[in-house]
Amino acid sequence: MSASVAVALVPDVGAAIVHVGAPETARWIEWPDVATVLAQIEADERPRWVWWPHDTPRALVALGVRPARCWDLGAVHRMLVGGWRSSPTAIWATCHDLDVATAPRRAGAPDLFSDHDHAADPDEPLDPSGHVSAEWAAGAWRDTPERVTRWAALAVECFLEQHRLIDQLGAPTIALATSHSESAAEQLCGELEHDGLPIDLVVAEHLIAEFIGRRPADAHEAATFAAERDEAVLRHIPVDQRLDLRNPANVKALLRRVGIEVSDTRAWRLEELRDQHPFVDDLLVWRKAERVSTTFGYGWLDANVGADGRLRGQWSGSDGAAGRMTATAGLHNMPADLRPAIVAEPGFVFVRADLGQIEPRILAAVSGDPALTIATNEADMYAPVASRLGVSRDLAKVAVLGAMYGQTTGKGAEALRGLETNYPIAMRYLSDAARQAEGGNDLRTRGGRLVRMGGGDSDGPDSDGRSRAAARGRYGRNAMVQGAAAEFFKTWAAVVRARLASLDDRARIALCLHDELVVHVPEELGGDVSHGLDDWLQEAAYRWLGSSAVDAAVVRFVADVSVISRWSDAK
DNA sequence: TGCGGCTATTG
DNA sequence: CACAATAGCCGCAG
Repeated sequence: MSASVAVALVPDVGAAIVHVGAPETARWIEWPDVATVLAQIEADERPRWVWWPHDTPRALVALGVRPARCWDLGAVHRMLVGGWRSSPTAIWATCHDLDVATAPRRAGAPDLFSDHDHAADPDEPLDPSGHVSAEWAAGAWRDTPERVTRWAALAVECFLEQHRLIDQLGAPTIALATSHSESAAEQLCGELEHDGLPIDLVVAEHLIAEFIGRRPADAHEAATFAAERDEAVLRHIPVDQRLDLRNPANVKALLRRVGIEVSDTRAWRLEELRDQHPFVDDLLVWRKAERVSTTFGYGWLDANVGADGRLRGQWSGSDGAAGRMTATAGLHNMPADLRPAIVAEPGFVFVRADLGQIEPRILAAVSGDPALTIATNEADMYAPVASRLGVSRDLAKVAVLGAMYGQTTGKGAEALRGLETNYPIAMRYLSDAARQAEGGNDLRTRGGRLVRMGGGDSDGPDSDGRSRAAARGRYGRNAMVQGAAAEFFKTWAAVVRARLASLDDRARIALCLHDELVVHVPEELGGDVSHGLDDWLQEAAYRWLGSSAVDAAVVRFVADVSVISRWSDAK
């Protein structure tokens, strides 16, 4: 086992490092030697770098250091106790069995009521209550080399305590592996923010222009163009007063005037009414343009594309209850129509890989259902499910997805009974999760992430209480699958990141999209990486499945891989 | 100004 | 139209 080294870094000032188990190695490195020294340690020792959350991955990337192994105390903390918090205060409290609610609050500006007799020693990181001092948590740890070094030593303490907590979970092996992959995901987030996604601005502006016309010269012209778009929709409607297309109630009123009565004005509902009046079609076209104008238009490019032609957003390694990665700036919800603008740099290609039917495969793995596991041997696992149920492939798919989402009505509900008789173990796994969640009981994913259900809520027998309990059930049921899928995806991403780093410094992950990886590599490496992505998927599966992989029946994971220049060219 | 509702986009 | 997310605009309460 390689060494672990805690690092606390203050950009432009210096960094402290402390080897785990060897406090005498504590060392302060003065700027600007930090980059060289850390790179040397990385090259010589390949340690597992341990840090307090958030800033460190970004600071390391800025220094040109991209560690192979790390331990992000915040990422592990969120896995262990759920939720979104990852402040040093919360991490420390959990590691020391303290209630975070009792942590000291930061004193406000000095005033008449300040208790100067009990002013905290600014060099002391811990409050008498045992919590991290409010001042240190707020950043006072950065103020002197001695304090930064102490801060790194406290990270070591939490690192060891988190191992103790993981040992107590009962499934220590996989939670330890999850800690490693979740930490790697945090580092990857820093790298994704730094590197960005290549985008061709000329193509992007052209695509946007197809929806809303040329770039307006100023705000006044932008308002004029918008008014013209509004006018084009309203022209055939006799209007007494000005009705706003952006106001759903007004749109409902407009529809009523042309003889269409709807409960809401969502596109999927209006789609069926396109033939009834030209206004409906105009409205739907307007909606598309409006969306591009407000969210994915010229302003979006200006705000998020750098001078180097890279689209950048902020990344989070585990957001929401299920712990998926999230990204801002439209990186996770860019309309398909704009994807032709995502183009590899000259001399580079994208290697894109997306996991096939990841959630039902994950369900087979986490539930241990033998029949469903056998189905995963097919490239299209819905086919064997369909023939076993005696229904169409599409209906089988709807039923399986419905089971994972907690759907109780519609076509899928009928086929659900077939699933219950043919895949009872998987279905029991889901219904157990739903029942626990309905009762407000916390869940833990296969990888060890706690999904908090809020506990205290005691919903009465009223219909509102029942529906909230049912919503919790669906939420928890799905979190067990979606969360495990997110953990598996991050394991894959971590393996890919590591293999790319040893292949070529220019080969980098450019985008993570829940079940899809987009890798940006020199074109001569396209073939190797293409094969690699599939091999590394099998490696990730082997790691993630853990001890169950020795069983005769093993869940199979599949990926669709393509080497392309444009993101939109795949499939 | 903050927040819930509605809408659209993605996996 | 079930699960998750980001993000915009509108109306309304404070």
